Amino acid sequence: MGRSPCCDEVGLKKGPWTPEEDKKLMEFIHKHGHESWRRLPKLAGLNRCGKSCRLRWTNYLRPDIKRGKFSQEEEKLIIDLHSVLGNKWSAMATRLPGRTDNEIKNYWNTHLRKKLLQMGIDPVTHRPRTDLNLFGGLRDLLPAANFGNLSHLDNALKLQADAALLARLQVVQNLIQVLTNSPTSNLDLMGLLGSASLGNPQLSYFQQLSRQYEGLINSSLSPHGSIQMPSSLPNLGFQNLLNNIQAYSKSRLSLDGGEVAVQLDGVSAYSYSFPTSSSAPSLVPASPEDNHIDQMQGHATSSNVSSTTAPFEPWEDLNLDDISSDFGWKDFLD
DNA sequence: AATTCGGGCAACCGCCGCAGC
DNA sequence: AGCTGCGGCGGTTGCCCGAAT
Repeated sequence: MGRSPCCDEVGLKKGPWTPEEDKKLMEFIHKHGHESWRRLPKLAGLNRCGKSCRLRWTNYLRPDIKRGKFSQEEEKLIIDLHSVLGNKWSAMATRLPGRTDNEIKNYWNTHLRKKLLQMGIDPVTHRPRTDLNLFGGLRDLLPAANFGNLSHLDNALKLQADAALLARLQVVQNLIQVLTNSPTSNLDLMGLLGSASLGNPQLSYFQQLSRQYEGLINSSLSPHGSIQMPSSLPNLGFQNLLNNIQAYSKSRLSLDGGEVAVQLDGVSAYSYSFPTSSSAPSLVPASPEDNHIDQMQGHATSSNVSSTTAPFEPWEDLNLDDISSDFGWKDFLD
C-alpha cells in the first residue's frame, strides 16, 4: 500500500549536517537550482535523502533567511495569525519574510504558547481560559497567607485579607469566563438568560459552582473554618460581570430579540432589551434611586456603547483600589 | 568540578494532496 | 480509475548547551 518513504534507502546519512555537506548543497543549488530534490543528493555528491536536503535548504541555508530573535512586531503578528490560521505554520511563514515555518512553529511552541498560558489565554482558542485549573494557582497563592508561616500577626492578617480579596477576584473572573466563553458548557446559559433574571432558580448550577469555589477558598485560607471576608466586591469587577452578561446575552439574543433582567438583592437592577438584530440594545436602570446601582449604571451605560461583539476583555480596566461597592459577596453567591 | 536537568531548536517521520502516467 | 513520484506540511524527537545543584 502506498509508496515507500524516500529515506528508506540504507546507508544514507541522518542527523546534523556538517559544514562540508552544507557547502556541497549550497554550491550545487547555486549552480543548478533544485529542480528535483529526489535526484539532487546524488548529483551533488551528498549521502543524504532528497527530503533531508530540501529541509536543510529551506530551514537553514536559504540566503533570504532572517536570523536572530523575533521582534515584538513579529511576535504580535504570529499571535494574530495563529488566532486566524491555527497551526498553519507554512501559511504564517508567507506573512513573515525571512522566517521559516519550522522557526515559527518552534518559537510558538517554546515561547508564545507559554506566554499566552501565563497570561491566562488559551493558546488554542485565543480566549481567556475557562478551565478550572486556573484555580490551581490559587492553591499555591493562598497558603502563603497562613498564620503559621509568618511571624508578624499584622502582616499575616493583611496578607490573608489580600489573599481573600484576590481569591474572590479570581472566582468572579472565572465565573465571568464561564459565562462569556462557554456557550456549549454544562451551564444552560440560554435558559439562564432566557429566564430573564439573575435571581432565578435556574441559576442552581451557577450557585453550586460558586459554592464549590468558595469552599475551596475557605479551606485554603483557614483549616479551622471560614475566615472573616471583606463584605464588598470591587465595583469594577461586578460592573464587568454585568457588561459581560449584557454582551453575552446580546450576542445570543440579537437574532430573534429578547430581554434580560438583572436583579441584585432581589431588586431589579437592569433590563436589557434586544427587540431585533438591527436595533441597538437599550439599557434601562430599574431602580435609579439605589446608590450602588446608580454607580454601576454609569459604568454599564458607557460600556454599553462599546460592547458589541466578542471577544470580551472583562478585566482590562480592573482597578484593585476601587473597592467601593457595597454589593455583598454572599448575596452574589447565594 | 562534576553531574543533572530543562529549554531551545534542528532535523526527522509520517501523512497528505497533486500531477503525471 | 488507480498507481506512483514528489513536494510540502505539521507533529515529534533527540541532541546540544547553559543553568542549577
